[in-house]
Amino acid sequence: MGTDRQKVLLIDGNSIVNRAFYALPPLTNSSGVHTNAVFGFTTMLLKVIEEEKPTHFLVAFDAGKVTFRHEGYAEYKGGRQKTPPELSEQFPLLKELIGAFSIQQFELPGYEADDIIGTLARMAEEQGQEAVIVSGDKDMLQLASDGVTVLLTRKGVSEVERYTPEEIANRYGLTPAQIVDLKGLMGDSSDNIPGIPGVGEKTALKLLADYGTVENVLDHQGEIKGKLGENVRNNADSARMSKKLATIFREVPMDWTWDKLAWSGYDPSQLEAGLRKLEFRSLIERLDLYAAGAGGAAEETEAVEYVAVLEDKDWEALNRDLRKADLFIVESHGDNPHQSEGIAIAVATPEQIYLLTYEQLLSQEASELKEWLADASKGKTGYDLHRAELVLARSGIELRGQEFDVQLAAYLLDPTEADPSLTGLLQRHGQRAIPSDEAIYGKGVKFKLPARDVLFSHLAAKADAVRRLAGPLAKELDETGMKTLYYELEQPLAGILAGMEKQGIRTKAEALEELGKEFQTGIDRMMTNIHRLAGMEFNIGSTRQLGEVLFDKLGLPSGRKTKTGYSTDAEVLERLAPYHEIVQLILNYRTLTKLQSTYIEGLLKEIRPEDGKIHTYFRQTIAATGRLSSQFPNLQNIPIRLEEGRQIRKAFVPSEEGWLILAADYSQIELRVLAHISGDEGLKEAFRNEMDIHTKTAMDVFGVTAEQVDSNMRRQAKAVNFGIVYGISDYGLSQNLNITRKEAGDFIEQYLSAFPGVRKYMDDIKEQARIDGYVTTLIGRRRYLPDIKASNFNIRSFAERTAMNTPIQGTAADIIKFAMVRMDEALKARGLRSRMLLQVHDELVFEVPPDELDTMKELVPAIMAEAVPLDVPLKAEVNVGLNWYEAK
DNA sequence: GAGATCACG
DNA sequence: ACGTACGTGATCTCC
Repeated sequence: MGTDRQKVLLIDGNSIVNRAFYALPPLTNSSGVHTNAVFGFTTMLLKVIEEEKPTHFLVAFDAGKVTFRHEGYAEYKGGRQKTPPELSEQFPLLKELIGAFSIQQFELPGYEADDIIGTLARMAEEQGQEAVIVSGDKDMLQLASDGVTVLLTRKGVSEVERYTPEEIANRYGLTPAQIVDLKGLMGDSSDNIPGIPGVGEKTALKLLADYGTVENVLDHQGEIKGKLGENVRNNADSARMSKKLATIFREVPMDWTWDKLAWSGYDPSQLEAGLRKLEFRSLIERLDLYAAGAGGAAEETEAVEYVAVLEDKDWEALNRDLRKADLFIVESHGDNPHQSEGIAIAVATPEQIYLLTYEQLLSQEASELKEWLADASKGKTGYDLHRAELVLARSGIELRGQEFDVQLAAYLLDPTEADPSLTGLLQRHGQRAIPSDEAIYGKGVKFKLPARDVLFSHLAAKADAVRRLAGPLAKELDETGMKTLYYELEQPLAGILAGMEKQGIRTKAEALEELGKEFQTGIDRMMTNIHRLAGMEFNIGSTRQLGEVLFDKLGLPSGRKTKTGYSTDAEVLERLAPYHEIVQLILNYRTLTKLQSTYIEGLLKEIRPEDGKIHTYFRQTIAATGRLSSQFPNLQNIPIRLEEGRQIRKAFVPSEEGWLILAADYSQIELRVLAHISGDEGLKEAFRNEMDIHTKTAMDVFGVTAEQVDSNMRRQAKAVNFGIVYGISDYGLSQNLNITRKEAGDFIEQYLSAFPGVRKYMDDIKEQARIDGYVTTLIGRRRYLPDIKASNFNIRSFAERTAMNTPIQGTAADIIKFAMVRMDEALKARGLRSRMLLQVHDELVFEVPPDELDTMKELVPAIMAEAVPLDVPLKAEVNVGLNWYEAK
């Protein structure tokens, strides 16, 4: 090691701590002091120490408010929000923590951390040593060189990006020295550096590509055409000053020598004491694990005995015990189960836990274990069996006999519970804790597989935890009347969803690309026009910049405000449209960029090259009402309302030649459910007579005959119906219909008088929620509403609306889930080749061979209509086409 | 990570 | 007097 180059790690303290503060959720210690920024800072330190293995170390801070930069420009860093007390109270803790790491810290009045770091990095270079800078501030890139690498935090502080001069050249086409020219031209709003108005990153990069430096741009200012040239000429001084402000001063007078920066690592016991004081228990746990064999980390968790399958005799024991096995855990890494990697597997009998690496599972020797997994007669308990099925399937391993899933059971017992992890479940059910996954693996990019024995013992603890939870959870399902819901609906559905996801839906990349080209033409044209009408270039996607252009520059009447500034959402813009032609362009631009980024680019990324299909992941344990959600990508929000977006659906096609897409959707399922659970005679009668429900509502609300209902009355009645389903309020309805609150209140009163059963339901359900603390759907799915008794009006009102809405939305979710289970049975029983592909809350999408078309057109709506018998008929409408667009 | 916005039912 | 419609997920910007 002696001849190795030494390496100094230089940390921009203020920048990192700020990022950490905003990136992490609030976190306080037992005395109420915030610690989130310190926590983030600590995890960052641990990560860079491990990855960079520095020999020298320093954390630099800004000192005080005024620096030499203010001498030339008093407004420097003006307009900044002052540091919130939740952050400033963390600085003493932070400095103490850095001390616990035995790391030196330094600040110097009149200079910023950047300048200190720049000076020390220069020193490292002069000594022929290496420097690594960690910051959240792009300005630091100017310091990069052969010997100086800059790590910029990306998301929060958990990820860093490594910038060498090559990387900067790749990304921006600039040398490190040109970073200050970039800032000089584009400015930096966060430091209140003006730059040249109308010049953003794109324009600045273009100018630098042509002229290289700010000075050279200014020397050739005469050549620059148009509005841009005018801006350059009028703001030459501003550009020069901005460049100067952005330039890091590398000659800070300080008496540090290279040797004085030396760091020989932290003292584990001193660090542990520091972390304990901050109450960062999870970090202590992690440190103990990293310190391989440091011992004494067990705390309250108890080691669980297990057999690591290593030798022949272990395989023999495992295979012999398989007939008694009833529980397993597949450990995998990654959020998307269609991509996540298997890590290891635990298999357990009531007496013994066996541990194998995922690699071992894939080996020939595990053939009996794979048979066990695929054996439907071997009932299995686990945690997130749906995910396990997908992970195993990618390795060609089948899973059958799913009997009990503690995650799914826990979701039914309390669907709003935020932490569905095993660790969280144990805590809520009064069971002995186990270390969290995060403590074992780290989080995000810090993910790291621990040594095998650490991994195995963690997995053994998880398997043991699942076993300890399974009994009590099953009992609770029984006690709360959710046994049928679990065993007849949710558990079977999990496998059906996995099947749909594995099947996937064929998606034509060319169709999306073609459409994307059209969208891009529109986007380019609109962007040019918007910039022209605004008289400057700006980022239309930035609500802040857009607000400034619209309200400050163009002087349009500003409407609603958000926490961060002017609101510019579609509702606000639509009101502004008559004042300036730019507004409509912005609305159209928004529509197209949304389609382009989310649906064209987003979906293209999700098409798997192996089969040309998109495989979504339906999440069964997320929505508080019992609905499914769809992720990676979300296929439940593919555009339909506007024709331009609807075109996207043409890309979704059958996966077999000559087959067709069949889509069936429930007609007015939520209002039919309302008719059933409220028992309102008028509403029930309307559905029994197959009336148009919005027309019927209009008749009763406006007191007219069917013939007298015009389209406007029907539109308003439709909004009333939506309002009823959402848990009506006069304010909400008035917003939606753009009428006064009084008028909206009158509509609601009319409605409730016309449908007295609904009024009674709305009153009763709120009362029920107050008495029981929860509401239920038709088949007993629960949602707890603790806020129903809140003294705060807003919070309480929200809970009341939820009480009114959840039984309706939730029962509709129950119904379509039952239909899916019945549908799956019917397809199998009849030996049909048709496949169920998607569920979109009230719609099921299939791909169907032509010879089954007639059968399916009958079967699907029949099963959907009969899924759950109500006091009113349920109706499903079927459409067929060559793609999802045509199946309308 | 949070907030704003917008896509769906 | 209070000031929101119910339920999701993806993308982008900003600190």
